[in-house]
Formats: sequence, C-alpha cells, structure tokens
Amino acid sequence: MTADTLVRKGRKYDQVLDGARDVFLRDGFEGASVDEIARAAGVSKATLYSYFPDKSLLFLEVARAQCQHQSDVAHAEIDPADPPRIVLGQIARTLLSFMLSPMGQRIFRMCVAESDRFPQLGREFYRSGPLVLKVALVGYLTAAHERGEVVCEDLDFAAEQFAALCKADLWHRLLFGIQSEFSQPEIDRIADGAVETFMARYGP
Amino acid sequence: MTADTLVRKGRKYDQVLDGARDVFLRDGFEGASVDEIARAAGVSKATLYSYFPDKSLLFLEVARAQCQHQSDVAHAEIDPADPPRIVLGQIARTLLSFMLSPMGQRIFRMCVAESDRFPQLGREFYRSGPLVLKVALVGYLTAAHERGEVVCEDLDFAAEQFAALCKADLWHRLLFGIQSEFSQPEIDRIADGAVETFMARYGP
DNA sequence: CCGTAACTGAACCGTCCGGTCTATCTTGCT
DNA sequence: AGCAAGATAGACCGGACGGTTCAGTTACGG
Repeated sequence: MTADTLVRKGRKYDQVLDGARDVFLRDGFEGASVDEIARAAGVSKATLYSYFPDKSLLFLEVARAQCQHQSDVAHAEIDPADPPRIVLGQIARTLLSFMLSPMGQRIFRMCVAESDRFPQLGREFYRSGPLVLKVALVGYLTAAHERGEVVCEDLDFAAEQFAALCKADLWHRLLFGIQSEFSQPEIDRIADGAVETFMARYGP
Repeated sequence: MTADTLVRKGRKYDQVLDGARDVFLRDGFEGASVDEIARAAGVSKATLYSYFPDKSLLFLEVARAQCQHQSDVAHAEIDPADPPRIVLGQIARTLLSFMLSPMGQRIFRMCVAESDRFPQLGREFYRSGPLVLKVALVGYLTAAHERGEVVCEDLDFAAEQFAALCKADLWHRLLFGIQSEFSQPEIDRIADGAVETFMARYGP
C-alpha cells in the first residue's frame, strides 16, 4: 500500500484530474459533461464519482491544482541585484508569455466566466497568480528603491501599473478574438514599451 | 399603423429585448433559460419565438444592441484644445466609471465567457467600445502632438498604454471578486496615476 | 363593432445531463 | 490461490432545457 493510495482514494485519481482539466479548460464548467470528462480521463463515471462527490467539487479541485501550478511557475527568478531595466524586462516577458499562452488565456477566461458561480475561484486565482507576481515585483522594487534606482513613494501602486502596462494592446486583441498568434517582435514591443514608460515615471 | 409595427413584428419586441438583456447579463448565455427570459419580459414563450427563431439569435441581438448603446456612450466629449492633463483625466474617469459599473462589468464578463461560442461577439464589443475610445484618444493626441504638448512617435501605442494604465489594480480586484465597490478617492488615485505616468513618458 | 393579427398559457416533445446502481471484471496483497 | 477492494460498462432516473403546438384571449384598425 503506497502513500498515494492512502491520501487519494485510488490509482486513477490523477487520470481523472487530468481529463477533467482538459475538458473544463476547453468547455468551461457548464459546457463540460461528466460523461465526456470520464471518457477523456479513460475512466468510468462510477470511478469518477468514487473520487469526487459531485461535479462542482471536481471543478474546484481542478481549478485549485491549476492555480497551485500557476503559482509555482509565477515565481520568476529575479536577481535583486540586477538593474531595473533588466529585471522589469524579464518580468514583462514572463508575464506576457503566460498571459498569451493558450493555457493562460483559458484559465483567465474560465475564472472570469465562473467567478459568479464560484466566488472563491476568482480570489484563489488572484492570490496564486497576479498577487504572487506582484509581491515578487514589490520585493524587487523595494531593493532597487533603496539603491536609488527607482524613485517612488508607493511601490505597490507602481507594481500594479507595471503589470497593467504589460496588458496593453495584445492582450485585448487575444481576449476579444481579434488576433490569436503573436510574434516575438510584437511581444517585445509591449514589454519594452512597459519598461520604458515605467522608468520614465519611476526612474532616477 | 406605426412605423414600428412595420419594422418590428409586434408591440412587445422591446419588452422581449429588455427582459433578455437583463437575464443574459445576469446569467450568461447557457445560464439563462428561455422560460425565465419570457417571464422576465412579461411575455409568453410563443411570443418570444415569434420574434426570434432561436435563443442564439436573441442573444446576438441583445449583444448587438448593447454594443451599439455602449458605442454611443463611449463618445466622450473631448475638447481638442484642452491640455493633455485635463483631457486624459476626463477620459480616465469616463473609462473607469464604465469599467467599474455593474453594467460594464457584466458586459465584459459575458464577452470574455461567450466569445468562444460567438466569435463575432468579442470583435463587435471591441469595435464598439475600446476601439471607439482609442480612436478618440488618438485623435486628441494627434492634435496635442502637433502643439508639442505630447512627444511620441507611436500615438496608437501610447493610447493603448494609457487605457491599460486605467485598468491597474481596481479592475482586477473587481473582476476576481476581491472588491466590489469603489470610493471616489480610489478611482481618482488610478486615474491621476495613469495621467501622471503617461505624461512622465510622453510629456514635453 | 367586427375581424384579424398578435398574444397567452400550458401542455408537450426530444434531448441532454448529473448522478445512481448493478452485475461483472481486474488487481494486488497475503 | 483466494479474497477484498477497486474499476468497469452501461442502463437507468429525475429533471431541466430548447423549441413546438394549439385552443383560447386580447387589442387594434377600418
């Protein structure tokens, strides 16, 4: 008897979660049928229901796991000694590549759509994603501030503005279906523009 | 016989559209049941189906009307002779008050959620809202640029950045259910911050 | 005031979905 | 080998939904 079988209720737990993640991210909560999830997971409906008492809890567990995963990824490696232009550029590119990825897009879409039905979903997503990045950014800005590399009274607000600048243009085009693929030059343009504007305001 | 009865098929057309708008905005496309729309509209299901051949077309018509209405509202009154700080502040407040309003929030949520099912929805929303505002902003910036009040090579990009700056902080809190009501000082803080940062980069 | 067209309410149909159940098969431990 | 726990397929149930139909009522123009 392995530790896994103790914690989880059986061997196919991960299969169920993986299948559910695929279908939920593709079709949303209402759009996904339990039969299809079971099929995608290669598992019978009875097995699925032996792990999760109902569809909502399965959905929340998928969302939770996905937020956790996002949270792990979001810990961008920041060297607090590097100058702002370098670090901000890295962060902008990390953020943009996630936001514009199919996975990032689907997660966001799902959170926005379902956060009425599942209020804790939006909050958890925020805490595990945007907030993590913001905390890291504020941490770095504090260090840079002490070195006089940034001049600002409200680093928290500055961090929010920087994140917002990364969402200019491309992100809305993606969200509203104007454009779905982005070239590296397009991405660089947004990232560099964000850094440039941020430094114009908060640079020494 | 009035013109209305010629164009539309009957007296209750507006009732249907109003009821449908309320229910769709509250529950989304899937979440809204035709029975409930009929009830909210004070109309029988048969009447509803005499106007619209199916639920999708009713939804699209509601969305179209709403985008049209949004487009009318989005035409902020801009005096091209005013200095940037004044105009940008006005625009920021107009944009913020719409984004943070229950209606603006619901429309956005619906567009994001349903633009997979209805690809033209996202595009129409974009064209009738964000794009209208952006065109107005670029128009003003061009005038200000010629007077030397802003210094910039890519006014289009600058306009996108300004709109993005208005979405800092508050908007995400609203979207993810962290906060639902906003005081005027909170809004002013975002608007003034957006103007300040924009002018730091693009001011003379 | 009458006829016509719009409207009503409710019953109805077929479909799909979430969730349950059962009878059978597989797996892993001893 | 044998047994218990878990997994399987699929039938099944109740209910909701989109959409249709129809007999009866209302409202309005000539």
